[in-house]
Amino acid sequence: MARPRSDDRRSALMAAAIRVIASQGLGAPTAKIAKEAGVSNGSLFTYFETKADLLNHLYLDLKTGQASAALEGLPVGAELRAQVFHLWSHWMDWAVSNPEKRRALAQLDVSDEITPASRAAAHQTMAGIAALLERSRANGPLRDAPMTFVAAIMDALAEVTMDAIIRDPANAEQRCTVGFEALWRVIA
Amino acid sequence: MARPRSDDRRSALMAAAIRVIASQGLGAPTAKIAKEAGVSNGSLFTYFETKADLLNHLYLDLKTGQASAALEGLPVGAELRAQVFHLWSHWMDWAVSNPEKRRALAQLDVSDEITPASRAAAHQTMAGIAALLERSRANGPLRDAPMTFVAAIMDALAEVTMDAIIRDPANAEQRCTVGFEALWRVIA
Amino acid sequence: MARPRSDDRRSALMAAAIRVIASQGLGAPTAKIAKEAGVSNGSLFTYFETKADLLNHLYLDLKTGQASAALEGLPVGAELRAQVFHLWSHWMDWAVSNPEKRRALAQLDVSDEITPASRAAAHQTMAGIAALLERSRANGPLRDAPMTFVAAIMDALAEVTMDAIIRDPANAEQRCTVGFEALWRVIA
Amino acid sequence: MARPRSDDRRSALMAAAIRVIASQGLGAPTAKIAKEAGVSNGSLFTYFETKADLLNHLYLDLKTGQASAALEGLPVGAELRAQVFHLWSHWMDWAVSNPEKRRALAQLDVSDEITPASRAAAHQTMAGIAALLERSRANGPLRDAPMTFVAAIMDALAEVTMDAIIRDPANAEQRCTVGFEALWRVIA
DNA sequence: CATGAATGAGCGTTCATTCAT
DNA sequence: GATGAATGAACGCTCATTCAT
Repeated sequence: MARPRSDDRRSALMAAAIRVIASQGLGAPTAKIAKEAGVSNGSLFTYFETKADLLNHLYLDLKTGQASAALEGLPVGAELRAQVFHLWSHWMDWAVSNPEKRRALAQLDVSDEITPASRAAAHQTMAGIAALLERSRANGPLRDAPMTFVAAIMDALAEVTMDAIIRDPANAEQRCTVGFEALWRVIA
Repeated sequence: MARPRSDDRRSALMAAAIRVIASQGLGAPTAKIAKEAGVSNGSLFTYFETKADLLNHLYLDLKTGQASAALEGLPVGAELRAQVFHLWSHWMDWAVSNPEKRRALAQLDVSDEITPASRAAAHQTMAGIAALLERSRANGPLRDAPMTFVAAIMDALAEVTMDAIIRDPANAEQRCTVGFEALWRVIA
Repeated sequence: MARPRSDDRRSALMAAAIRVIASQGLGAPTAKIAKEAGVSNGSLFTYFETKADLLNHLYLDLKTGQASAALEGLPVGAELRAQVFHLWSHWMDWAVSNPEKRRALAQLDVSDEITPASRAAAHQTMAGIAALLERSRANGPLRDAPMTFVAAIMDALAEVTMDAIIRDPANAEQRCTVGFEALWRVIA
Repeated sequence: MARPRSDDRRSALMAAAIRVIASQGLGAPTAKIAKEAGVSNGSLFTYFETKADLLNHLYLDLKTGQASAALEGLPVGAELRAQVFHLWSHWMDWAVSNPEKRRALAQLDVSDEITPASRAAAHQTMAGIAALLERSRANGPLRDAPMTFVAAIMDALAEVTMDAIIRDPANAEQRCTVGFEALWRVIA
């Protein structure tokens, strides 16, 4: 009894945070986020203990969303290369369809408000991707490099490709392919 | 030909900013930077109109320094691959020898205080590198991609390799090579 | 060089704090104190690190002022009883002339923002009074009680007498005497 | 004759308030008091209109409890001095046995949330004590002083004695006697 | 009536920038 | 210029009180 804590409100706050952070950066006032969510400033703190807490939840949420978008509909039976390409292109799609999420995530990624625990948790949600990557590089030139390094390379190439696609959406498909082929040349 | 005193102060401020930003992030108070530089807080504003102005100058300075470190002693007569490897390994050296500069630059790179003009100017200082890159990719798989894309890929791979080297300095040389070979596979 | 930190401003802040605290209690906003002092809210914090710091300084200042008012013009050569009476009546005068200081001090005395160090320092400034008291009780019924106890009794009787005087200022002199005699009966 | 549930809650809230105020001061959040009482924060306001209201009720309750503890088992037939001593020592016992109540009361006593009406009502509950005091001072040195003054003196000496006892419980009995004798010297 | 989420004014403190010295 | 005190808007967070459930 009593008005229950509403998942809607919580989501509204996170969605608002994405929008506000995308446009103003991490310095955005909590009050602005609350207002954007149509909620009083005090209310934000019934859903998130502190601003840092909100940021960490947001980070994890975005990372998770990104990973699951990438893996959605993965053709598990298919050839390895095809699977990775599926993942890659879904990743690109996510970026194109969610420019604000991507911008917010970029800021969060370099923030020192994000705790090691959050980073570790985010890492977990990428396990599926990592596994695919592991198999892909197993006989390639990076077979002896640490996985962290390999994963970072994929990430970096993906980001660069996304930027290229966003800069010139008309050639999205082509850029996506070119980026993927670069990746494949590096790891496989 | 001793520098006029004011140039000293300006440099002291920029050097202090690097240290302070590396350790506290871009949110670091101007007063702290001034103090670290041994200068009064008000004085900072006779050398830089605003905090953003300081940040932009710093950004450009660091980018320029990075580029010229990479190009220093370039064996102009040598084979292309050797030249690019020279550049690459000098770049890695710079990163290892200037961890604070690198950390500060990483923050500046994602800040929205940095104006497009600054980014464009920074781009200019990379012209030498870009030229080499242009020749390297001329007959490679990225021969039709926009140079921005190619340059961004190099940048991204370089950053990832630096991280790997810093994480495990004992294998610096090997990582440097592995990173370079990945680059070469992508572009050449 | 530069506008020097002004003792006037510092005093203005403390005086304002006395007035505001006397009327609103310790919960009074620092902004109100600053305004009352004719100073910007930020300025308060160039003179006092925190609100608690201001409170502690104020406490010590008031205690010291009270003690020195009590001891001013002490007839050192006179009989002990006369000396204590001098002290007592000057103490009463101080209370009557400085009702706001007294009210503020009463609040500060029970606040847990006041550090043990401040309390100890305040204690020091009372040394002169304590010495007189020590001699007064030397052969009296409290000769074996701890000084803390004796001092507390004097304090308590003084406060009660002040209240009585303030409640009925017309009979100030009489009350002062009655209170003093009560004290003397207790300790001497 | 079980109390209706609501009386229990009310008492629980007051008891919780004593504990919380004793340890955190009057600034303690109402939510904390409610939680300590095992009640929802909103419920507090069905039992007390405002926080100030709770504080005033608490004040009166504690004062009343204190007075009745002092008067409990008063040997009405005995000599006056014996009766006052009885009262005095029961008062000391109350303080020693109820340190939290005493601490809370000390805070309430100096708070300006307590209304004159509450103070007057508290005064009423002390009527029994006042009567005894009146008879005690009838022929003593304070015979012409206002009762308020006399009562305040007793109160002050009692508080000081309680502090002494609490500071050094081993000598409780002795301190109690010494304090009482001081009182008797003052009034009788 | 109990509950606890919602509200929003209010607080102490920080900090980029200005300006008196 | 150089200095550092002055300024005041802004921020994250708290909490008494209200109100939907």
